[in-house]
Amino acid sequence: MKNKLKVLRAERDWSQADLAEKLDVSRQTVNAIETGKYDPSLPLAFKIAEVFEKTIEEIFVYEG
Amino acid sequence: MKNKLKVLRAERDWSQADLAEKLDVSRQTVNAIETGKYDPSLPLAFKIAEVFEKTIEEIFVYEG
DNA sequence: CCTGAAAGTCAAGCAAACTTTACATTTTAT
DNA sequence: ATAAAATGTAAAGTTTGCTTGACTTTCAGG
Repeated sequence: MKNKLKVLRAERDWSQADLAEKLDVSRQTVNAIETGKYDPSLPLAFKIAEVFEKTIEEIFVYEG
Repeated sequence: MKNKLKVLRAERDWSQADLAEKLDVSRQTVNAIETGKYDPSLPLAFKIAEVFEKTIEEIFVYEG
């Protein structure tokens, strides 16, 4: 699974800590997702889509 | 999180076991998601969207 | 150069997702 | 009515997502 967090975050000039706060998760979680260590849960994916005002599909790319 | 699995499955006349096979998960997992016991992982949500030819947002409704 | 903010990473622990096995209940068809 | 198929549910175990705390590395500004 690829994602566009880093770009979307950069566009908004948010730090990982900023995003973490908006999502109500830890900074390490944002970092782990961004660096591809693991995928977010579905609820967290929805939250991420929400703060970036995008669909999940626009942010995350599933590689079957 | 609400979802439309039961309806989508009924429309296609698939059993939970049928769907589980298509998704490559256990029948109990399909049942648990359908009955709201827990949410699927993001990868599984993508697979579900794929087999139903819908977006994740069309199938799952996040309740903030 | 040097400082401070941001990003990366590791470990231990808890919670959520998913597995298998097994059994009970409900629905469907004959 | 009965049998088979589908659905629901439960326990115990594994894997994945997420936490806190701590430490290192990278990068931009004075």
